Amino acid sequence: MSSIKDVARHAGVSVATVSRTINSPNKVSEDTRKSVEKAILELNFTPNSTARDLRTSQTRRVIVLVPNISNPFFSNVIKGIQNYANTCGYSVLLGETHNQIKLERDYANMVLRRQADGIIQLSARNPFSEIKLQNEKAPPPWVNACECLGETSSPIVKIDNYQAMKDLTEHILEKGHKRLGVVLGPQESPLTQERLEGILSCLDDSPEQSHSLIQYQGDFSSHSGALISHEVASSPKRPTAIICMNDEMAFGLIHGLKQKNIKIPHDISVAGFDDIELAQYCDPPLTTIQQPSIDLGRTAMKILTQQIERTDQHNTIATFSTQLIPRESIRQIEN
Amino acid sequence: MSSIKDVARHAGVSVATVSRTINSPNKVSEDTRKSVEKAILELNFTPNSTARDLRTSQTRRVIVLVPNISNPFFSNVIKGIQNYANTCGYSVLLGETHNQIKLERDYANMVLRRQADGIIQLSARNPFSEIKLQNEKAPPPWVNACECLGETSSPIVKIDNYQAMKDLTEHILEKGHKRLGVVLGPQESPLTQERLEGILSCLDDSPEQSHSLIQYQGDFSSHSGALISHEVASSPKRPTAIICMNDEMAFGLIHGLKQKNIKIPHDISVAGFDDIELAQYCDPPLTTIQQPSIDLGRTAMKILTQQIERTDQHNTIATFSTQLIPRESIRQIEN
DNA sequence: CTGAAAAATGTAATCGATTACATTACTCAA
DNA sequence: TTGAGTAATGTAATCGATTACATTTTTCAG
Repeated sequence: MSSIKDVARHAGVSVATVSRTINSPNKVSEDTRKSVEKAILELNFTPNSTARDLRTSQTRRVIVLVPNISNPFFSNVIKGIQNYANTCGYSVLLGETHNQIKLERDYANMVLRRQADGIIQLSARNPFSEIKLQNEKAPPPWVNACECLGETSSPIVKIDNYQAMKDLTEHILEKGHKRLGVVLGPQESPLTQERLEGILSCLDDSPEQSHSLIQYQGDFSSHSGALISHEVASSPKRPTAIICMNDEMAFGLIHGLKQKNIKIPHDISVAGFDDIELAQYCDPPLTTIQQPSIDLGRTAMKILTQQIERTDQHNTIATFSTQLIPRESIRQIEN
Repeated sequence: MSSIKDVARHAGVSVATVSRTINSPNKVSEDTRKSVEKAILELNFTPNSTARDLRTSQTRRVIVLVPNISNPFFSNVIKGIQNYANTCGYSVLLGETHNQIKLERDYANMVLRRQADGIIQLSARNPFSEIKLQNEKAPPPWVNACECLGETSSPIVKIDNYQAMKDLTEHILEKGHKRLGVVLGPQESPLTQERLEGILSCLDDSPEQSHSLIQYQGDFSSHSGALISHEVASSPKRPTAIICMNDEMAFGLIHGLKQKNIKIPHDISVAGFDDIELAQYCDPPLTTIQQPSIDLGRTAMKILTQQIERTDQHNTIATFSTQLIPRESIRQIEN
């Protein structure tokens, strides 16, 4: 491996000049720039990033706090993050938290100890909130994506959950459904709240007050969806359509209901949220909301780099819109 | 942030002694060790890893080459890798390659340029093969996991594909099926070959030569499974059971067949491979092979660190066994 | 042609650890 | 008590970049 010294010697200049041609070419004359570039090429030189990082006290490392890597929605978000990170020389440290606060805090401490430059948090919690920030002036760079806090102590990247659910609910009402059900995500999640409000807004608006909504408590796992099927089956007045707050729960729910000989969508229609790859191959194909998951990740990473490099100071809020994907799991109700 | 100098001053010793208490405590007397440890605690000191890396010319970064992050099987493997990496201070750089050789080569070059310490390759290709290793003595550390090359130029972590398919095929034959089909992975993949051989071995063994096997060419995507349903439906003599080389293709195939009014498993039984989370919620629940995906990842990372730290020089081959998960997608044939 | 200002380049300190080598302290047999 | 051998500690070079400051070169108005 050749170092900046080798290049300097080879080009007959000082190391400072080499460094400058790399980092601020405008501070160097045309001629020397060319000869240095030639030397770099000939020696196949790449700056040692560790040395640069030491000097500039960066790490070029960011941490992504994700509840569960295997969740297909999150893997797409991660894909977007990786994607952008790779283009600008950052490496990504995946921190799987299973929503455990202790783990989140441990990761947060890594950026305080300068083991990483910043954090992308995919849950609704400020990872630094419980840590006493000594006489540090600036709060560490982090962005909150996907599942976001209300307060804007950090930049936020999210979808319009309210509108998304409104679209979906309207679609279902248009199909003639009157008794709706919803399988919620975890109670404390703002996501759950926003999405629920989206549904409720449509019901309130309805001219006749004839619409009802039964709520079932899920936790975003397919298993919870399967469990809820019992509850649904034994409801005194079953809903004719159930909205699940993600696709996995819809899979579990559909499976559970079918086992009880309830026909989907004939007896009960079901919708999901996320549009994971397999949603189209569900039986029946799942009506759902498509999120721009890769874009969410890419944008989160982009904003984080801006935070880190102090390019942009103010707290952005990026809101993406979603798309309703109507498939066969919601049926038309006659009359 | 406090540095090793601060600790040295605070404990009244030299930086060398501090470094030694951290890295080789046995070279330091009981007393000084204690006082240094006290100082470390009081100053809340963590060694700056960038500085250490520069000095020791490590990066503590490894690259994972993965065809597709969103594939649930791979995300579990990655989970295992991350898991082990976190315990020993490595950060993981995900390189999504979509099987493009150029991308793989770019990543491989990163380790030659000392931007990373090693590679875990989840496809059957030596990432360094096309790169002229200058007068480098030792080949760079890498391990081949999941989908592995035959030759052992590197350590290998895999499952026993042959045996796994043998288990699955035997199960299907025991259920009375005689005409089998298989949806293959990409032709060039050793995985496809090994698994195919596992199936064939059972058919050869059968006392009567009455078993047949129709092969369909897939590519591991659920989409390809859906496409193949046309082919299957128009086969002159349809197989009564079809083995898909992963669960996604099984999802696509089942969906496609159902659309053609073919009943699963009544008309055609279908099996998958991997046992992804949603396999149990498929309709019908998917008979499949469970891979120890997280363990595969953890082990791959463990072996890689050994390669990097030269703890272990010889080329390990770790082979994991799998488990047949019988569900309802394979039915009993009354003969 | 002169010299002040601007541009280009060079020198050397620095980031924070590790570690070879030098020095000092300790142990214990004779 | 002595001194050889060992254990403990310290000094300072080093990894490979960046960059403040110093120095040299160039530019150009007068």
